[in-house]
Amino acid sequence: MQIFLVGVGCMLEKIVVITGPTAAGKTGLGVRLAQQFGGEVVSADSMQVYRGLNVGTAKPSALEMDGVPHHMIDVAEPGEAYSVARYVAEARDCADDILRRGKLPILVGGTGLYIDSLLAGRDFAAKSEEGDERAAECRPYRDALAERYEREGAETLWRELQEVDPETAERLHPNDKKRVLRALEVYQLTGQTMTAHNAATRRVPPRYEAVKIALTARERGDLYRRVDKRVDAMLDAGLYAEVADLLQSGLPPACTAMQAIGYKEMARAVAGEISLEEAAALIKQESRRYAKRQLSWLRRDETVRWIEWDGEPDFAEAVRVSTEFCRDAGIMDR
RNA sequence: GCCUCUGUAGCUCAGUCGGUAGAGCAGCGGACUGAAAAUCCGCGUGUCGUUGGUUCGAUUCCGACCGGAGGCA
Repeated sequence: MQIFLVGVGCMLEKIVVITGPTAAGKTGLGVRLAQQFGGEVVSADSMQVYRGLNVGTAKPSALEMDGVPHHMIDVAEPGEAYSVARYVAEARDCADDILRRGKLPILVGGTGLYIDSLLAGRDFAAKSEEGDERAAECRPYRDALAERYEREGAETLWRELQEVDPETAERLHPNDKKRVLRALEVYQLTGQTMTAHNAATRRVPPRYEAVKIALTARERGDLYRRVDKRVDAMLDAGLYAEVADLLQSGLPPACTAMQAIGYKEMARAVAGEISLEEAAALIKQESRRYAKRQLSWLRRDETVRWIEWDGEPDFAEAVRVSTEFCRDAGIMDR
């Protein structure tokens, strides 16, 4: 077994990950690093996958991409329900293709779950092995569970979970609707508990050997100032019009894309519920909280290597340090 | 200049008939395995304007001063 693992470890392909909280400068560093290493960027951003969500997601422009190929951007319609499972399947294909062409995949983004899932080689619980219509399979169960949650209350569903999978129930708060329902759904769908499924996926060997680099500000205040500034820039760049257009084109207000920060708040301004100023303030606040959650996700990962800037991101320095990290891992520029 | 009101957490305010104080919002910390920019959990972070006095003990009572609001001149 040991020998098998070592063998696989040696064969693992190496990739680079650039992550960090919003507005930390990930896009800029990713592009520069790709240029230095002859790499291509694979986005790891749960909202940039949607076509039409541009200014509010800070989606890189052609100018910002600066000739570096980008993948996993604009791969879904805004009305679609995207998912981690789909991301892992598609991003894996992208990365493998880049590797096959002898280039370095650079995973750039702030969606921690997507990154971790892709690197881990994780599979997601489903009835069977194949098929990507799995999401559709989930729907009836999920909708029914959601209805019951509304009618019968959080406590009832949590107790139900406690009976089939006490370990997961213990881990989850009854109010954590999403996870309680998902755990029940997994059980209904597969007959396997979440606990069993998680244990099984933890045994799966990782898919890639990754150098994980997180970019952030040394002082929280510097990051927040950048967040605020960027939101103002988004407003100047026409965020209101973008959201208004999306809604006008018939995008359901309850879809995943409309849960994006900047979109859900601006939709209220479009509806006349709040003023533009109030929307701007809300977007800034939500973005700052999001950055905090991202940091909390990253901090628990002891393998990430941090690059902290003062005042404003210093890309020359960040590239220099990143390159060092890559060399440590045996990745050389080409 | 005089009179009245007022000063408590980052903000808005409550409170202590004298025993060093608590709500909302903001903030901070954490969780996270098919919606993750989602979902959820936890935590008061304080020279009670300053300075004297009375008191065993003052954020609370008294005086002065400083800041703010209003009124009379």
